[in-house]
Formats: sequence, C-alpha cells, structure tokens
Amino acid sequence: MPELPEVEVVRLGLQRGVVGRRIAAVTVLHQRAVRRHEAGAADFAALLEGRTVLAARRRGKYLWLPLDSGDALTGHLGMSGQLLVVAPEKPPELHLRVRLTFADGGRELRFVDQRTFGGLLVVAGGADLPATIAHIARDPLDPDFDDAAFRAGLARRRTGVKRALLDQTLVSGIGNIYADEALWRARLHWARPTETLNGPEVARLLAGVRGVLGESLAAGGTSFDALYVSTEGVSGLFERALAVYGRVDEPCPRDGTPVRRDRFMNRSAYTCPTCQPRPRRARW
DNA sequence: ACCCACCCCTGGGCGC
DNA sequence: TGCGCCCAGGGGTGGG
Repeated sequence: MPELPEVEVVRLGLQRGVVGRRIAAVTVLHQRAVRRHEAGAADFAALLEGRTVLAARRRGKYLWLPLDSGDALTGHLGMSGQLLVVAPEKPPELHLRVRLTFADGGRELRFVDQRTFGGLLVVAGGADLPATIAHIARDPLDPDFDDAAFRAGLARRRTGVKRALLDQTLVSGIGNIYADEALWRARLHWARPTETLNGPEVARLLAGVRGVLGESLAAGGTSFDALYVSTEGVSGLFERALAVYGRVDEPCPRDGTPVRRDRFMNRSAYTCPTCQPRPRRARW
C-alpha cells in the first residue's frame, strides 16, 4: 500500500544512504522476491556485485538505482515491501528477502517484504527508464505531467473516475488511500463516468490529487500501519490528516455526515454521501 | 484497443 | 484456546 509519498520518502533515503557506494555481496533469501528477474537469483546477484550506485530514481510507485554498468536495480514495494538501510550487525528481519552489502563495510540495503507482492530485478540498460516500467505514466507532481493529456485520457475512457485514478498507465503514484482522499477533496464520487467530467471538475480533481500527495509527502507519508516506513524504519505522520479513508461512520470533516464505505473492486471506497453524491449514471 | 476479473501472498482481527 | 474466514490491495496477465 505504499503510494507515491511513501515511495518518494524511500527514494530520498536511498539517495542519502546508498548512492555513490559500491555493492559487495548480494544474498537472495526468498526466490519470489526476484521472480521478475527471469534469469534467476544467481544472475541477479552477479549483475549487482562490484557495481556502483549512481542515483536513486522513481516513476510512480517504482524505484530504480542506475548502476555504473548501465543497468538498473529496479524495485516495487508492492503491498508490504520495505527498503531499509541498516547497520550490518542488526539482526535479520523476519521477512528479510534480499540483502546487499557494500564494499565500504557500512550500512547494508535490505529488502524486507512480508507478503512478497513486491520485488527486485536488474534491467539491462535501464539507467534512464527501465524498459519494464516504460508503460507507467508520469505522476501528477512530475513537472512534465501533461494536464491536458490527462483530461483527454479521461474523456476517451468508459470507466469510473476512481478506476482511472488507480490506472498507473494514465496517471501514476495514486493508490486506494490517496484516490479516496483526492476524490473527497474534489467532491467527486468514485463511480462518476470519466467522460462526463468537465474542465473545472478535472482541474478540481488534479488539485485534490496534488494537494493530498504533496501534503502527505511533506509529512513523511502515511503511517497506516507499521509496514510503511522509510529506509530508516520510520513511519510518516499523515494518517491523522486523512479525511475519509478508513474512517467509516466518522464525521466528514467538511459537513459532519458519517463517512460511507462501499465495496469496490473487491476492496473499499470511502466517501461523504453529502459532498460526494452518487451520480445517477454510475460506472465502476 | 480497451476494460475488467482473477491471482499472487501473509498476518491481524474477529466470530464461533 | 484455537480454528477458519475475511480483509488489506498493486499490478501482471489473460479473456472478452
């Protein structure tokens, strides 16, 4: 469930903690954590050992570390993944999946993932943008995000607006938490057909998305539970600022109406029934 | 081309 | 106390 703010907090930690350092040894403790590296764990390790990390980059919820070989160590945290930068003598975490040590003998990089929805792989020639994530759109905080193209994409689609927000090929970085929060800010219902959104509504939606992502990032991300942490293992403080997500029956911060929870895509959607009335023509 | 259901996975919480 | 079920949900894949 880490979304853009949480992943960006991790990226900043990687930038501070591993950029400029040379990888010494790589140990894969759980095959599933490198399942997307098709050549296998031994190849994964061999491509990393001896390489120096040049940068820490992010596209949507994906992270990658360009290497001096021209390849990129690419990762996704999935639902429960963590990238920790910790002292070598620290005892292994219960769900430690991959461990990278560095030639300087300093802090190691550990990929910890309870549910193994996330994973790591090395992408050949992926320093600029790994080919495996080229289909991921820019995020709304990216200076090169194209608002007009986003609006055109919404107009072309025949789906509900929340599905569209969760589609990482249209706009990236938004997950279930920030989708609900952005829709509440924009006073839009999740089942609103995307092609019926007018210009001011799309502008409100983008403002809502940027507001909630930016404020959460400034707070260090959301500490929805102990799984979402920085490379230092620290949780963010944004949870207390959530208006509707996870707050069924609690009062809407705008008008006091009890927050409603709907079943949506085998998960949940939270709304204020007053400020986000269900459209007559709903689509989900 | 687009849309959507399904599946992968573990542990916390809860009802019986 | 313990068992079994539900829930959290990102994203790849395959079918319609």
